[in-house]
Amino acid sequence: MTDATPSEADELPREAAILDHAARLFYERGYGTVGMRTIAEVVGVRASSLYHYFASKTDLLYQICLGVARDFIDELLPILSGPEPYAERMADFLRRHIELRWQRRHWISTAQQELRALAPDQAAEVAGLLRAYQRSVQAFIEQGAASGAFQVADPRLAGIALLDMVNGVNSWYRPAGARSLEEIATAYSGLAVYNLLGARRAGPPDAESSRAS
Amino acid sequence: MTDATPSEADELPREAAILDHAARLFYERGYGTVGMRTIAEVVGVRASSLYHYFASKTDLLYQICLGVARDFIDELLPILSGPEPYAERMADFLRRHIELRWQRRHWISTAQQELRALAPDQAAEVAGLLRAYQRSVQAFIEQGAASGAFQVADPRLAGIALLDMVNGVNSWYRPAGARSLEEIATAYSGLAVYNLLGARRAGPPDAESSRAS
DNA sequence: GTCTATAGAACGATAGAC
DNA sequence: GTCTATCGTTCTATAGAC
Repeated sequence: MTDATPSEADELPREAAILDHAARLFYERGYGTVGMRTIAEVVGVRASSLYHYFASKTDLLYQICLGVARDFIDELLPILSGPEPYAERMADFLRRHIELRWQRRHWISTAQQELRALAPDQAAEVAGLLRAYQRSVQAFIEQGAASGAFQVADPRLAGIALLDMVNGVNSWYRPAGARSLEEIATAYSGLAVYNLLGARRAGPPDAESSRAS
Repeated sequence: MTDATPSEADELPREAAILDHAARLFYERGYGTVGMRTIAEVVGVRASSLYHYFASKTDLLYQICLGVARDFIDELLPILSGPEPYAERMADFLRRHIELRWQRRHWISTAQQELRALAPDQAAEVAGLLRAYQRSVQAFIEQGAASGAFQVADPRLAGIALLDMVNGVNSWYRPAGARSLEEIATAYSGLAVYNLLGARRAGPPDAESSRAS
């Protein structure tokens, strides 16, 4: 820790600060509506200075999309490989997924909504990473269903339904609301694991005995 | 039926055709990235001609958002007031909701993603309509839970989870895929009603006896 | 590494002929 | 109702001084 922990984009190295400010603006106004002058103004430089760090506006977008896609893969997928029971791993994963999505909402929303502005090969690269993340979740659910931990007719469909459900949180959650994000994340992962995936509460995956209510 | 049924935007009255082409372009490229010249080119006129029908680019966006929000309210909410059991009404509603969302994907996506480009009062008007639609679904689930048709701990949360889940279909469904939209809509409404909302399969809402498996 | 200055194109919107 | 012509602005991106 050679520096004080930076909590604002302005305290980051300039290159990272530019990306963070750009992601925030793209999130708030849409990629097409935001000009390089606006990004530069928020960063505190002239527009031409941005081109010292990034080749073009689409390059900015590309770095944002690529970076956040890799972050989700690196930070969250390992949870699914832990030693805990399927239902517990899934619930942990979903809580972290929901919380990370909110923390990085400017980046992840940009990656999911503005890919169309990238060149085809760059868009395909990012889309591939996002798809790999989704498929890992689907594969985990398939394994859980095969092991009997999840009771679900169509694991692939349930997986995508589950992700769409939790991904919606960012569109309506507001910090000023009645519930904290942690409460929402816990309630949602419960809904997902016990209702949508049909996991049984408590007990090992192959237990047939206990049934509350 | 005084005219042949128009299936392309070009066969609609010009004003409607402009809106449909604009919605498609906004959907494909984002509001900020699409220029009035591009819209005009697709319609087959010069940019200045668009101003005979609409006052500005934001007016185009406003008409799109307002129109589709009203359509969903008028066409789908009546289903929830039918005489059928709660689970059946909900399943019907969700199937129709999923199918209408796909049919009108250019419009509804624009309404949900590009509201930020509208003037505050116009954005608030549209957001109010979309929120009213969502709240009607939540209220229906609350009634169903109170009547015992749905077994769900938090009806409000379940309602928003359910809508986020079905609203995700447009982001991954492709007509060339393995499953038809009708199959997906049926599978999804089953997941929503019987898993997420905990409705019991068949039998009247207050029956406590039958339990499959 | 940031600046001024600007090229060259595209933007939203308007005026006025037909 | 559609056109041509154009106004004034803004856009991405570059050149070159410091």
